[in-house]
Amino acid sequence: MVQMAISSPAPAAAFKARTAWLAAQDKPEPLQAAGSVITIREGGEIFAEGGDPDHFYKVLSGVVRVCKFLSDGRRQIEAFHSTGDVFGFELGQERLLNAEAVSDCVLVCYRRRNVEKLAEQDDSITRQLFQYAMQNLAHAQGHSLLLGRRGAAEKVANFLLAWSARSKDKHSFNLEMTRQDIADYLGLTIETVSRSLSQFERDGVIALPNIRQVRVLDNEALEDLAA
Amino acid sequence: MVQMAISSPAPAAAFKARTAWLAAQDKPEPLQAAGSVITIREGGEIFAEGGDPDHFYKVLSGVVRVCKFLSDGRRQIEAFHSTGDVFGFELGQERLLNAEAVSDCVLVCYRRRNVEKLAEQDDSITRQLFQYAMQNLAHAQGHSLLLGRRGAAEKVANFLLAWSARSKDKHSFNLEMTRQDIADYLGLTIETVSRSLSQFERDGVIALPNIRQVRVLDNEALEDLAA
DNA sequence: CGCTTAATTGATCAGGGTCAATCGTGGTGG
DNA sequence: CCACCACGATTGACCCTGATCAATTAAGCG
Repeated sequence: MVQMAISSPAPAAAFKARTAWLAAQDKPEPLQAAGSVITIREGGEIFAEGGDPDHFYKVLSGVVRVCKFLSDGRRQIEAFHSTGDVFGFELGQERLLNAEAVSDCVLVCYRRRNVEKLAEQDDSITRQLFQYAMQNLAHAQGHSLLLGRRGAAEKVANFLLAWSARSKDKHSFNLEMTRQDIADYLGLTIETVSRSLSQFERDGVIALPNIRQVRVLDNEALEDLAA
Repeated sequence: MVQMAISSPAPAAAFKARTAWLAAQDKPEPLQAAGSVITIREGGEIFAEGGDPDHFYKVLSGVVRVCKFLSDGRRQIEAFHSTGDVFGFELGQERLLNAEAVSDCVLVCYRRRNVEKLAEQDDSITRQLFQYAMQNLAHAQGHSLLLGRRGAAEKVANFLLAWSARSKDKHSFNLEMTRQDIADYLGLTIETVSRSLSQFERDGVIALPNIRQVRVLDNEALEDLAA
């Protein structure tokens, strides 16, 4: 496996993350041979609209946002990806979406052509890829559902629950992203997100010890809010 | 049944193979053998939330809506599928979505287990399935983008353009679905959809000869409205 | 310790939802 | 054949949620 540092050199961290990841696998994952580990600084670009979708990625650590910039400057975030997620599949000749690091990230970067080659010899890789694509599909469908006719509080509560579900500690976790990121993901403004969170706090549903930290005080109430 | 030849993994062949495959979409395919043709009446159920996702479907004719019913009775439509679309893939043990016939439909119904078995002997089937899943993914992502912070007119214009693009005649076509269906797809109310359409008509962008028919008079204006 | 950027909070406004009345169309039966 | 009915669509009046504009506060960071 080749190691390369794109955005900034963080060899020690990358190595640590890489070995942790390898250790976590029961059996060696055939896919790993086709990938190289890269690190991206917070705010760094992973791929851009219009680019060639010749790579896809797996998150080892950190958080990635996949988004699109509309003609009038608005930004819509399609998904946040965190540890274990695979993203960056695209069908056409050109990418339609951008991907950026929300926080410092360690990723495995797979060259599509290499993986396709491997997949010809190993059915399990094909199955894996299919699985990953389906996870992306399920998420995108869930996101559509969330963005449909739902109130602001409902959206924010949903977001908190979804984010808590993928955190180690489901009752106290860090939002890696800014309020603006959350707003762009939920189709709201930063002010509305802020107001919803403040309201939840006033109602004793959550606590906000600091700007990024969330403590869920009343999970049931939060689930009611998420409708 | 014609077997598509996916050429060898020679360095430059990957792209060629992909486009060749895309071009072959309309030809008879090995998959067809694993499916049975069924017809569903307008309004009929194809599958339901909570069911076993042991089949998936290809539309031969008619229009299908895939949707979810929320706790409070609201309905969110995730997608409309028409001729050529494949839908009904789901990852988990239980379906999360419903599918119903918008109009009388003829579908090919595939048993998942059978297809998986076939796929073991024929790589091209695996590729096809992957493509179909990716098409669903691309659509779901586009839908999320559409539902984000966009005005009502923008949404309706987008919908008309998307629907015209999959119609024979791009300037005069039938909306198979009701205004309510459109509203539930766009996250709007029936009244707002109606008002937007009326406005477009008043502005000379479209004509509405009858309740389901749409004629696009000024495609450019419509594209501007879609932003 | 300023400087910059993110977040909160408040006041006002508007887009779209809600409620309600009317229209249009297609189907049914007298 | 036409009167009636049922259902979907349109249109209007009003209201509410969340966007916008603006001021303040908090938090990093050199």
